[in-house]
Amino acid sequence: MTIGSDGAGRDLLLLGLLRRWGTHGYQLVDFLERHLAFLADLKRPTAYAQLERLRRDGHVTVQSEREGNRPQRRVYKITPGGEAYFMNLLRENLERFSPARFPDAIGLYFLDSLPPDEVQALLRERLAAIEARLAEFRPKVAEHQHLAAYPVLDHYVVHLEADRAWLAGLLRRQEGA
Amino acid sequence: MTIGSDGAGRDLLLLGLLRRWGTHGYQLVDFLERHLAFLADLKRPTAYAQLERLRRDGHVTVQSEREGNRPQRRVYKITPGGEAYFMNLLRENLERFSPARFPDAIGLYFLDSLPPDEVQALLRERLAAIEARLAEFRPKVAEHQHLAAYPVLDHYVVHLEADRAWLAGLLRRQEGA
DNA sequence: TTGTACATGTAATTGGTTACATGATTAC
DNA sequence: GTAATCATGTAACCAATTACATGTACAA
Repeated sequence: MTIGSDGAGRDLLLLGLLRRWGTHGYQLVDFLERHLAFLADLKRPTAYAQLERLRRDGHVTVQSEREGNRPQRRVYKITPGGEAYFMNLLRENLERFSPARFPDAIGLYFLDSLPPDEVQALLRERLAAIEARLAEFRPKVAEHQHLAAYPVLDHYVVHLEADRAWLAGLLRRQEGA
Repeated sequence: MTIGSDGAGRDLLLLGLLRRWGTHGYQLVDFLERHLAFLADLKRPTAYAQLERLRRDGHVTVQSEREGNRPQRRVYKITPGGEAYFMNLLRENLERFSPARFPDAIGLYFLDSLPPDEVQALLRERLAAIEARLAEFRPKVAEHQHLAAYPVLDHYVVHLEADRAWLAGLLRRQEGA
């Protein structure tokens, strides 16, 4: 599922990263996968294509580099036009509210299709998965206390906690009934 | 962006609705737009194509109906195979946890690219939008207290509230600093 | 020498959206 | 008579994913 970002979201992300450090596609995608996978998943060919589109539109420039005998790199740098475009995207992004979609929520609409104890067993699995995710991300928030990634990580964890609390409440009510 | 649901999510939703009431595509999409827009947005041609795929795979059957002189309807009904498929999709959906993607969160990663007071002004807009959404949905939760839609609406509102609280906290901290 | 990391790219397929086309009915 | 609702469907376009292709460097 193409989640994480639409066209504008992708541009915002790619340009924002290029603004900090000019890099080549491979490194960019590598960084996204390592550190921002929870924010956006951008497959390699998609990123390459999008970088090319940004170049075509004048938002970035490319320069081929070669270090020793390693494969050549196409290093992208943001242009003044790209800066302006980025700033507009950022302003739009910050001021609007596009509610998140919860792909998992669809099942909640059909809870009455399964016997209650099966529902409970399944949702306890889900709860465990949320708790595992929390255990993974809570330490990261602490680590990134003073870095640019802090707000976005904190926001993510807050939603994980909201999900955890909501689901625990649902289970309590179901067991009580 | 294809949000709301991937292929499996779509099937789950369409089959679940057809399980309750056999209907035709137009009515189905109409219902989704009226009552479940926050859950999934499914464009008409997409829904028609997906219903055809479900038919091709034997999960539903179609029968053409005509009421008076109105345009013919292709009324879909779920098959036993479709029921089984639905149950599997539902079990998978309930037990897994696929974290939501927050398209708006990307901007949070670049807060330091704009002067703090502009960030605050923009985020106050966002906060107002969240509050408007809350005002719209909180009454709905109360209305649907005893209907199938209750959990999914409640879940949605809980996340809206988490978002509101988080953003208000961020603004307080920014103003304090 | 076998596999993994580095680095880019193309081609085939799939799937979604937009816009277009049709035509009857009902309400103003 | 003109606009909105009902009802389906097609065609053109775009975008994303998967799989494939290439080649060096380095580590086990």
